[in-house]
Amino acid sequence: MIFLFIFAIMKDYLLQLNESQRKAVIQINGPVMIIAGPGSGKTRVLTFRVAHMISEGIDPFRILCLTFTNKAATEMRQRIAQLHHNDARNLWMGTFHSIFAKILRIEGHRLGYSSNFTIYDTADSKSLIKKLVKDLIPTSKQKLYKESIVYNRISSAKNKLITPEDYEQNIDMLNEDISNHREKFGFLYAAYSQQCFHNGAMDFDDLLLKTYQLLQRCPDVAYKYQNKFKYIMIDEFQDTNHAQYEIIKILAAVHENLCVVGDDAQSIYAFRGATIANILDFAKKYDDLQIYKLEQNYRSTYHIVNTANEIIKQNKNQLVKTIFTERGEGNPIIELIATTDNDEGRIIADKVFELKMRHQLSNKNFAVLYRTNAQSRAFEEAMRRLNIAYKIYGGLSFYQRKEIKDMVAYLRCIVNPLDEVALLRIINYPPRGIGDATINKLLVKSREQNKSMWEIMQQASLNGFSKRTAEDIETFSYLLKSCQIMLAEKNAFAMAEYIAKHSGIMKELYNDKSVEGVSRYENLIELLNSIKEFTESDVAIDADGVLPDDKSLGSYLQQISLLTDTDNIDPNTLDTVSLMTIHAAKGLEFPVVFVVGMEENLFPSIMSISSLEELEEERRLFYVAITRAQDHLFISHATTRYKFGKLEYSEPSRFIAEIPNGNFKRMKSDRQANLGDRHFTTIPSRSNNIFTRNINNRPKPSPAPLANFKADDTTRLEVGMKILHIKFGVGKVSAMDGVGDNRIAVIQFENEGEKKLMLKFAKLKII
DNA sequence: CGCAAAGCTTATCTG
DNA sequence: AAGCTTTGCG
Repeated sequence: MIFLFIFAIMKDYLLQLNESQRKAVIQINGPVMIIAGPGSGKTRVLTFRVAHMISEGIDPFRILCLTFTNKAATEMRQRIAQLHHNDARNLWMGTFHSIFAKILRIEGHRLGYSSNFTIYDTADSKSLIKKLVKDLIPTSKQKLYKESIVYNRISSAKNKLITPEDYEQNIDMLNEDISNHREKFGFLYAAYSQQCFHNGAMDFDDLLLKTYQLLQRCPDVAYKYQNKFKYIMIDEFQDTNHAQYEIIKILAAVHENLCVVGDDAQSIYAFRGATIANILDFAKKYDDLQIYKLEQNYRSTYHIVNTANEIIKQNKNQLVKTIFTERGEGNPIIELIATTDNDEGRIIADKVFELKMRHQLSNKNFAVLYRTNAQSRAFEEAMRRLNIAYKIYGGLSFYQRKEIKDMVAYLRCIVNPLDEVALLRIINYPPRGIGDATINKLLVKSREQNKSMWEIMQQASLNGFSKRTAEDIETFSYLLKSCQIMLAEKNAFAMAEYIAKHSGIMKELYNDKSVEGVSRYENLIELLNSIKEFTESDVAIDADGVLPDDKSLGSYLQQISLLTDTDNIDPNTLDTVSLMTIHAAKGLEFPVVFVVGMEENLFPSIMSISSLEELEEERRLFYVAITRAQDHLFISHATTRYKFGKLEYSEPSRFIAEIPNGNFKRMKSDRQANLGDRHFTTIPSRSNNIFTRNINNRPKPSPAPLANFKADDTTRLEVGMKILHIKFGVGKVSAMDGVGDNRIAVIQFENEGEKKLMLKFAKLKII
């Protein structure tokens, strides 16, 4: 009776949900955790939950919805807009980075930042670090401080909310640095932070760290947002890092209406600080927590779902959860074996062609998923050869191209002349007579007088430059200066057009008639067109941190700084085969999926195979890959592959062995026999080299493992000892490194050359 | 100072 | 294989 009554008054959208989905949607008060397996209707639950709140009379202005990627934010925003057209515009919905950037634009002056601060992308940060290393570290030690290593170290400190001051006090980090002979990390971190501040810039990690500091140091600001956001929802909670979690906790502290949605099995961002500890801590912190599990998979058929379950079972670190499907048995997973990376491309393209015919499918029903962006080339070439329309997502984004970064650097200099990274990028591009010697002199003067480089440039003649040089510098600074004056009255497009013409960039690219040069010129034009579009469009609800009617250059730069190429994945409007990394494919689904490059050292990546944690992350990544498929799943690998321009052997991924036999159709590799005829004549560019490759000269991998192999205890292993490895054969220890669990032996194998083995994992017999 | 050629490094994933 | 840096010369 009561149930009937409830159904009678139940809002019709609630009838579109299963029971656990519905419960999760209705429970809007208090802390809630939703564990959502792949294909379980997670986005649906999230959007309906917001819609439910709005129809319950909650002001959208008081709802905060945080996602991990722009892609997820855009999708959710569109879906909510469909349900609640007008109300949705006041919702605060976006990525962590974009929402925090929005808060920092408004409140950043409390920490000494101007509201037009620049956001550095990874390349900007690295170029600054590189320069600091050059200036501050003795030449002989510079190779220890590669910009990417320093950048990662700083990034991981920031994601743990460790400031430069904290760093100097942090025994763990200092000890780690000392044992790596990199004791200057802390010093570089401090120098980098200081320089960013002087430049009026924040990097991606600062958007988190500075937001945290802001809320910590300014209780009134914290109070303001704590009260504003009565309801908070976090998507992909398993991917949040420590900094993000701490900020969320502060924001939710007053109302505690916090809902997190995630799936520990799909956590694939630990490499940048995400931690499962957040999920565990969450359950501990809120004892009135309501937990809902969404385990029904609406996406895939049985063979796929069962494989996914069996794969993830291999991981030790996981919350137990089993997904199920009612979609029927479906097709078993099929293995494809190729001889080379190019061959793999052709096999997949052939298969796409065949399936399109056989099952009446269109291009957009197919996805090729790979571990690294570098793998895309072979598939691209193969698809093109068969005239199959494809699109590559990710990779070098439009905004990372040199010509675009150059142009954007000009725009950034106009809006924020303190931005030394941008200034150095364009000061002599196109060449205008300001060479290295002059630039160094400018920098020295600026440090001596404690003024920005920009200030020194404007008074070049007073700073002891030759007449000719001073003129060159002043001509350039006059150009920027005049643009700054125009800034107040001209829109972004007018500014960009002016600078493209007067800086010489446009002419420089136009005069380059090479193939690449023409494409660079076209890209510049495309950028200008997109800026024009920006100034003419009605930005309504889909641009965080931007006032709808603000068409200024500053507003434009803010909008693009957090954009990436993967944002615009809309496989439904274009009929193309999708090529992308598995990371980029998260959240998407396709009727036919090819997971390619399933080889040891590629997937799992060579970077991850020495630690259990990282290996488990690779396995979760495989889980994500598998669960993208709705009906057909193919797994492919090649026996040889080019790496760094060299042909190398590759063995099938260990993950293939983990696929249950009952769900898997292994393919006989009859292609091996054909090596040389069909394949190599179709690809002339490489077939020329066939006889110079040393395939046959190379020592073949050792024969099958010895059945009675028994590993010795390696704690007493030392330099000079001879050992036997189950796969690599006989070798001699040439060096040892590390202590305890991290001990590494460098071994010269008779047939395999030098290998570095982690003793924790390596199975060795001492002989 | 600017240019071209030679040499060196690099390729995990992302906002 | 490709991009970036260093080197050597006019």
